[in-house]
Amino acid sequence: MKDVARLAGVSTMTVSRVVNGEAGVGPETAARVERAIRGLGYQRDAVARQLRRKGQLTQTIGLLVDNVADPFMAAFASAAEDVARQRGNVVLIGSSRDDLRREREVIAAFTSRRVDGMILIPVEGSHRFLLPSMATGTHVVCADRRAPGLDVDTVIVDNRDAVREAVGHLVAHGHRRIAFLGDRKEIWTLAERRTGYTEALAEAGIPLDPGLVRHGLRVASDAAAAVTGLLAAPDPPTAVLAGNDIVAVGVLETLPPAVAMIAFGDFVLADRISPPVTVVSQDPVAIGTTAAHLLFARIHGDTSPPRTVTLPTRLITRGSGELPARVGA
Amino acid sequence: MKDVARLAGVSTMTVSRVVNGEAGVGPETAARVERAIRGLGYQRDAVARQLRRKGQLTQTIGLLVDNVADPFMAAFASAAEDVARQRGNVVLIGSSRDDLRREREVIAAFTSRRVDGMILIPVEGSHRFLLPSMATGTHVVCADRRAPGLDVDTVIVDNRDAVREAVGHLVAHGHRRIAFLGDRKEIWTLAERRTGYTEALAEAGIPLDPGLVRHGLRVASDAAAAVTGLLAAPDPPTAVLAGNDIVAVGVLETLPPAVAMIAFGDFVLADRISPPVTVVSQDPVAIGTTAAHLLFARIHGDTSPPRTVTLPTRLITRGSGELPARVGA
DNA sequence: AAATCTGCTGGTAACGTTAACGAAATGAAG
DNA sequence: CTTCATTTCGTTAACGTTACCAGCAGATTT
Repeated sequence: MKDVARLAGVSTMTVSRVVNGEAGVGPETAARVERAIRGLGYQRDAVARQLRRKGQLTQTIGLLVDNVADPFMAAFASAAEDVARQRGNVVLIGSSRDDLRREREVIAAFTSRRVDGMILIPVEGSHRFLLPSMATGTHVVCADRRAPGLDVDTVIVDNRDAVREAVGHLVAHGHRRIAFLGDRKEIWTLAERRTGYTEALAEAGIPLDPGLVRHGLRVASDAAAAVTGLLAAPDPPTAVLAGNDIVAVGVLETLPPAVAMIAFGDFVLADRISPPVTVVSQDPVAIGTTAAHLLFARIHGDTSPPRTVTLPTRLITRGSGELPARVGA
Repeated sequence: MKDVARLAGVSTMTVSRVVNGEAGVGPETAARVERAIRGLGYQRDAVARQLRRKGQLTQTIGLLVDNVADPFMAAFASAAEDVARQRGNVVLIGSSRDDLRREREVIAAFTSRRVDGMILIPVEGSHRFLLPSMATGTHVVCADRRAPGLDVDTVIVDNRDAVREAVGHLVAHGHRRIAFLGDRKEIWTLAERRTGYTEALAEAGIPLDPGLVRHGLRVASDAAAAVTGLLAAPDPPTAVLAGNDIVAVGVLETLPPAVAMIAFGDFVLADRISPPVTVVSQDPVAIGTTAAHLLFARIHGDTSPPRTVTLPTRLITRGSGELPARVGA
């Protein structure tokens, strides 16, 4: 900045004013300064600026997801980043990989860099360690999953109800042997979906068979193996509910076309498989956008009580969920 | 900090030393300082610290992709983030959306926050604006695409050769009317692939028909419409090469099963479509990991000449690329 | 006894920016 | 020709931290 000032023949104060587009600089001077800036490739130092303007925002938010490579999270992150950018913010991103210790590390890295706030897809476990940061003004919004014991804005879908509807749909098509395949049951969404499954069975008067429920399927191949196991057992399921998109892909690897299936979460090419896959679709972009808007509202002074936004899901019938139960299989 | 110093009856210098765990402080003094720190709830200000310790690392890198929601970029970003985290760094992420102005904004936001370095998937256009930052020690690595005129480490695949092989594969199966569908031809990878396509045709002695080349397909529906157009024309193609994964999905929406197809970039469920899709597979995780390793090597003092790492691709034959050309279509 | 060393501590000056104030130049109004 | 407002610009002093050097005991060496 001093170099720029010298080159333009002005004081650093004038340079500062030009850089920040403040009024009160002669147009001819401003032009000279801007020329010097371009000539030297000068850039304002956000760190020093931040130091001087205490109490101002860092224009940086944190975004913690489980795994960016997951299509759902990628779309979610992309949407949140879009909103942040429109507001002139940048996004620090981190993956928890479903590991509380790792999540805590990432969050510590966020807060030590003085993020104005963060959007979390929280892993299972207590998030009380966030309270000190929140007390000092770091805002937190949860998305996709609820963080028990953390009283913050939360954007979710009604996983339980959506699964209840999906299972009901299968029951209406004559199924009574319906399997549930999911990721680790400690994950909030999966627990909710599992509960919806249980409730739907109860409503239909179908006894819950624990042998039809498989949890802890982390990657597609886990799900594929689980399907093989289920079908090899006596009295195999006539329908399968895939608890998330990753499980769905694994299921599709080995599931015979005659077995009905509904997947939680839409995915590309779901309509090109045969039979086309019926899904419970949720909108990751809407979740990300909503969460970001809530966060920025908080950052800009919203102090109303934390609220939960529940976004809609939709059962998209494409064929695989409408297959009849084979009688006497 | 001054409050802490006063309460403990020492200088701020001593407080600083205690906070940073430096040697050379009497144990009794240190204990008194720590008591004062806890009593006042003092926390070191990372901003001021960063300002003072010039030339130190911020342990933050920037990651600029075209669009996080793209599966290729998501996997790439996830891999790069993994490496960064192992090294105790956090990642600032930004999307360029194939817009040079936006890219420049994001990069400016990165550098103003003093990232130690950044990994770019550069958009088309001059990146000379990066030179000043690079002169002041911000390291840059390009991935997936080359940035013309920017002499930095670059991790790519041999797009041209891979496509030449793929087109040759189609020719070997009797095709002479092969269409090329791609995103904007200004994108480096697409231009390379297009060149490979042209070269392969020349090698096979097939004249290039400009009517079989469609560019600027940004979303899946663009590609679908292009396919419809191509097939409606007289003397339609008997094979299609999809320039990237997004185009591939669009092509699959409308392409009749009898028309051969090869897609650049593998995608989930490619083997569940009928016919299963033959692809040129590249490894986004390897690209991200390699780029991150190169970047950290630079950050930690590697001053060797910039190098280009070319990672392998693989033609995965699944069926759609081995369909015969219909004689006399 | 003087000199040297070692361990601990404090003073001062930055880092790059901007808030607050003040000065000079210009023009308008009395 | 004052007087005052306005516009444009510069000076000074911070923001909270740490690098650098100096000081000052007490221990150890010469």
